[in-house]
Amino acid sequence: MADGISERVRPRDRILETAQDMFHKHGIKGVGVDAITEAAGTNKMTLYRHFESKDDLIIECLRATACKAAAIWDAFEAEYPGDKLAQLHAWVRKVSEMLANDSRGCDMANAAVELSETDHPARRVIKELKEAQRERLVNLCREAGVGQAELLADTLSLLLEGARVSLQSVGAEGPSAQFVRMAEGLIASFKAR
Amino acid sequence: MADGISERVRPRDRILETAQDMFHKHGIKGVGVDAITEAAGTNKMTLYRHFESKDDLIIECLRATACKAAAIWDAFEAEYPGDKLAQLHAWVRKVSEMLANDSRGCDMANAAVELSETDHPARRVIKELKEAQRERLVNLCREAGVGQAELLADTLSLLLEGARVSLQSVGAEGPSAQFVRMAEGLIASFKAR
DNA sequence: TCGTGACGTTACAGAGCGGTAACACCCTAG
DNA sequence: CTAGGGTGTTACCGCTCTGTAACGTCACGA
Repeated sequence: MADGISERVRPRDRILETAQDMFHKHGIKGVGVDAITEAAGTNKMTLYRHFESKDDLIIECLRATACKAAAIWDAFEAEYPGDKLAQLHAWVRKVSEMLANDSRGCDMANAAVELSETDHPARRVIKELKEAQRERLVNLCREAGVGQAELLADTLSLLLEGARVSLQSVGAEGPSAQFVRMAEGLIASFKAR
Repeated sequence: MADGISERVRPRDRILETAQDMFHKHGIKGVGVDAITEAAGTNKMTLYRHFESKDDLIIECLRATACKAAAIWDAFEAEYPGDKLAQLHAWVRKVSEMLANDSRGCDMANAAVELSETDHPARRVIKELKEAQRERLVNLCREAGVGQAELLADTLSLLLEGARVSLQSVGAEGPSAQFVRMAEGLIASFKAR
């Protein structure tokens, strides 16, 4: 059978990729290391040679997904170089795509829900990465020339976060269906001041 | 020691109350039935005499929390009888209180994150209860005399949902801190049309 | 008084979990 | 050719989990 993922990729990378996917689909506590290694076409020993513990693997997965998200942001700048307002609209479109194609929400937010222990090592990472994303959105809003850029960015943040969690609890016909209308309306309204 | 909860309450109610609290604090997969029964001052056999399974207990807990939420809504009507706009503002205040006093978010949304299996029996219940709450907010907005009541209600829904999940991932200094400003601004803006 | 039903206690089954030890293998660099 | 490091395999440890069986115990109502 064509395994695809196991052809010429290092076990560590296969594990990381597979774990990201499975954590995303089934939740962190919903998948064990055995299942991950088996799906990655390797075994538990190899996992523990590359990662100190499951918690360590979780953290590396979160960093990897944040890295992918950053790449998407870079694509906005590449597509509309200098035009920050166009990038902001591209962000809205991208979000609505994500909402349409995936109903498991944000890995970091989900991890924060699942890892309820306040001193869990992953929580630091989640906070750091989320703060970085917030800052990026604030900058985009500011450079797009809207007044109260922080307030607009935070509002869009909450709408996004809410849409992704609402999608999981009530489905695609719920409030999240109106995300684009809400976001575009807000941007226009902030822009008008 | 003064146990409080075990004085004259039926074991079933003690279990239900304790389970709600522990599920909320530690997550559904983060707490076992043994821990629940012990905290409720009873034992596992008694739990399984009153609930078919852990899944059944989860569902009953969700129903119970939805019931408590409904009571809060009723309190708005009792406090401002007939004045729907005042009730809407009371709702905003209540939400901001919740955000300030509790950082574990919405039990139903959290459950939807944790119970990723699409055919999990709790998911039906979550969807039903969330849809009921949505309808209630839509009605409140409509009767408060705003145009596009559905859109306002859905926007407020997403802001609330987003604030509660953002609180868990980035903390109280994150975007959720601006919830009241956002909500009041939206209500005013919708009201002005 | 008796018995009935709710509750508590102990023990256990069966499975899954994270994590480790020991050893065999194979590819590649020197 | 050979040595060594990365990898695969098997077996295991100790723990926790949901769920059940068997047996006491106690209160209360007929």
